Amino acid sequence: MSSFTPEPMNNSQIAAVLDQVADLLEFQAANPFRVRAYRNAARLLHDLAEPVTAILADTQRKLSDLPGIGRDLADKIAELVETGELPQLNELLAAVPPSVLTLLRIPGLGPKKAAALHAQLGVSTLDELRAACEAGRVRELKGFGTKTEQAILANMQFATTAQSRMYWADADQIVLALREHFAGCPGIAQLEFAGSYRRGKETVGDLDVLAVSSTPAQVMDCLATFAPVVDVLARGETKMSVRTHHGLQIDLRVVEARSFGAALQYFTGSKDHNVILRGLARQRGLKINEYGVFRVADQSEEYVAGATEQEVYGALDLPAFPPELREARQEFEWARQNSLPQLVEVSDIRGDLHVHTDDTDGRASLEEMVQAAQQRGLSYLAITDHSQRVSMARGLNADRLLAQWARIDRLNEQLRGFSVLKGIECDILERGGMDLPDEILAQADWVNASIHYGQRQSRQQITERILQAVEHPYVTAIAHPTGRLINRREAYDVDLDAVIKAAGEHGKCLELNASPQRLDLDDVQCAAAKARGVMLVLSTDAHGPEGFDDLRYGVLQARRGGLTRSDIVNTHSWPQLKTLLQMMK
DNA sequence: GCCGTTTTCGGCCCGACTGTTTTCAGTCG
Repeated sequence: MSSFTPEPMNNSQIAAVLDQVADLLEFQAANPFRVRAYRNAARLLHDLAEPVTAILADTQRKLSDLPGIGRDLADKIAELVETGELPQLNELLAAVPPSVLTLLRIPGLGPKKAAALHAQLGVSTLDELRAACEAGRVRELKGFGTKTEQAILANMQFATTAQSRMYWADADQIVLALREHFAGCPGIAQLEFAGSYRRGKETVGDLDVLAVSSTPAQVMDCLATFAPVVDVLARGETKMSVRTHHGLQIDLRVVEARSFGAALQYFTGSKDHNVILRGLARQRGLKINEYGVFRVADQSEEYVAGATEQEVYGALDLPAFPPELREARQEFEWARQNSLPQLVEVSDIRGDLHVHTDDTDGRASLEEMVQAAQQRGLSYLAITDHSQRVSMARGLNADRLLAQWARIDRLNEQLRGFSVLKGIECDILERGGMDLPDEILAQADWVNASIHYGQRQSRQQITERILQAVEHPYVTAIAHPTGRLINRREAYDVDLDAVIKAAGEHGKCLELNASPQRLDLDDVQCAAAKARGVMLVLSTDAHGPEGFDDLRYGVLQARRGGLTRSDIVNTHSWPQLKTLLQMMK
């Protein structure tokens, strides 16, 4: 009775398989460059704007045209998509129990040590490893000792409590506090935060701090007294690592002024971006490390640059890439063609098109939200409260919505140089269709359509519901198009590529929701939408006045997606945007 | 496993810190 056909693998799933192969190969002490090839391919596919299946279906193109995918990997990926399986992975899994990979999650335990534990003590789970440590068997192994054994026991908790990465917004709070703390420390000439925090990633795994000082020990002493710090993990001449009570690791590096730019570049990463950069340097007889750019000759090395990032990149005739773009995606290609996008900035945003009030689940009144928007320099605001289906939020039925719109009309009469738009966040019902009648929606200035219920429906159902909304004449935008909540809830199973394509065809906007737990669409999805010419709308989904401050999180995500102001509709004034919407129809 | 205005073989980014070492391997970023 089953007419079930398996869903084609999406790029993320293919990437996950390749990453798993890399993990297992690494465990087997395979050639590290071979491991890297798998990891590079996984990252490439994960970041790819179009589905791999589309390339495979296109006779004009080959997977091996992609940089980093050769014949071998192209064949393997094709087989994986075709059959849903990769024989190589099955062989690896037969040789290595997958549970040993959990050993690698223990900080300080890498593939070599984990393999030794597995081979010599027969350890393949965390519980077995704990028992071996407690029995004193680990310290007996060559290359291990009592300190290693103790460290494994102490760090085991970090492998079991599935450490989730911190929201960027939360990391930002710690950064602010740490900046203030360091301001009271003598001997610091320059200070900057690097790493994924500086690149604006939606989550941050650890914090990298960089300081210029002639007295590194003093700076390290200072970090040790930062109130949240509970543990010093390592401390050397120039480098120190600590852990805070949040479970966040902070890495401090102290350098000389002439190395500050090089160190900032180096520790901002990404790792893959740096690998490419150094390869380019090498081609020119240069070497880049965290101390500077050096010309390599016979036995000597001559310092060429390093005080600023501009100098470092300039030594290779490259622009100082915005940190958000340093992900080894397209940035080097863009630089080569002199076509780096001029990334959108917070000040480009003129209005907010997804906002709630206390008529539903917001915490402030219509008037208070308008005032807050004005104070932040916006010139328009769409009030988009929930529709009736969202009963928990006291969603609006047609009567209450019309009453709210009447209040908006009266409010607008009093306002100068500011427009309040009549909007709604209208639910896409479980059975399909919109939660309010067409004759009501027809009167709105802005209609966000979104899914809150039936999130666990099949891919086909969810996709069909959203496509219907895209095609609906009065819908302006799809809000939080994937429904994911970072670290908390997976995206619903939606064929986003089909949604993007339809949005392009019907002139509808897709939202980039700036709430730090959502950031939905993500950076890669934004880039995919842009590639299809789909307009994005960057909205805060504010539920109170402070919610407007989330805008900068969305802007960071947009920048990571390579978006410029012309890719985002609410960089226009409301009259311009209204005209644009008419033209897109 | 990938890649090629030196190349189809021999490279593939680079350094700090720790622990277990008598000179370095492993891990991390």
